[in-house]
Amino acid sequence: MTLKTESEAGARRRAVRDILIYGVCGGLLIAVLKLTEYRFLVVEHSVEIYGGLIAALFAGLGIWLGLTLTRKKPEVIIKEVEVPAGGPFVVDQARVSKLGITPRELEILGLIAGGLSNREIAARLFVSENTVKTHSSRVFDKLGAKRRTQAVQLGKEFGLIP
Amino acid sequence: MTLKTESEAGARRRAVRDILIYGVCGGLLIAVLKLTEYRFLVVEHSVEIYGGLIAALFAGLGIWLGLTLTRKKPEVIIKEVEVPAGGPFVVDQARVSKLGITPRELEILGLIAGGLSNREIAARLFVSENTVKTHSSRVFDKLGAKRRTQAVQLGKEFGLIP
DNA sequence: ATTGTCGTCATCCTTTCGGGTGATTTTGCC
DNA sequence: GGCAAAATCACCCGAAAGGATGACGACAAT
Repeated sequence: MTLKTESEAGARRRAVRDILIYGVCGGLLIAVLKLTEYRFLVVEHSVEIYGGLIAALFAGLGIWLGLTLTRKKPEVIIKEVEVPAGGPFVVDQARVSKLGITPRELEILGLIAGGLSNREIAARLFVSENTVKTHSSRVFDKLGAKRRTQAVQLGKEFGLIP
Repeated sequence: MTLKTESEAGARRRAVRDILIYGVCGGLLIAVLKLTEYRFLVVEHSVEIYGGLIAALFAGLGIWLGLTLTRKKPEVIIKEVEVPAGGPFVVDQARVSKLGITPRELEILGLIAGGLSNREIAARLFVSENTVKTHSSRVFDKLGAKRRTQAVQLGKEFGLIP
């Protein structure tokens, strides 16, 4: 929403600026024409040089015009990207209480799933490593897991961790 | 790599084509100048009309040029739309090759994520436990993981495993 | 024919994990 | 106050995991 509004305002501002530029260029054009005409009358340059100058000038102007005209409508390609943005994760409390898993144990299970070692978990929770080990041992027992990777797998299956 | 090469080749081809177009237009410009010069000499039109004609002509030419130049390379804006449905899992092959992960390593990473021990993986794949350890060590290196749980986490983030 | 990658296996060594057991403190509840 | 659940910490020990290194064969690319 904010981006959209900003974009529209920017486009309008750019349009106004372009109109001003066009006007100025028109004035410059007339002035250049007059100047070149006088020059032509005075110094008697050849017609080819005069025409070539005007041709080059207006070719450049036209190219610039065409560029600025088409630059304003870029082709928007909408690409659908699958994002695992499923609903926000909610813990299956029924399963938690059925397995008798305490909040602390669930928290540590989550950190294990996050790939942290026992030492890192201990540091993050400001407890000793032994405490983390007892919690993890308990939660492994309750989940029926023999390894922490298996505990992670079961925890995800049971809806205990995202 | 393939995409990049294709893009560069296309850009070069387009540049060559543009140069040709410019050359042809230059030739046409000279021809037109000659023609208009003769006309001017014969019919004795005023300089302003002559200049105006050339101006209009080349302004139109320039506009057309600018239009065709920009029409070929539209500014592609990729708009990513989130799709909640995370359909059947597909391996992110781009990431796999970018990380240099071999099929065997990916297979073992999947079994690790399944909660299997090295010994169980070895038994399932009919290889020695040392081989499994080698593969896992390599895949940990490539993922930048220090533990198997972290490897599982990173593998899921990278779209390597479901 | 040489090179490079992949998969395989091994050995040595260190770190981490997990099981078992026990203990203390905190917290909430009757 | 006393009880129970939860959280905390400690020690020991075996198992598992991980790091480092070397090696060998198959196979494709050059």
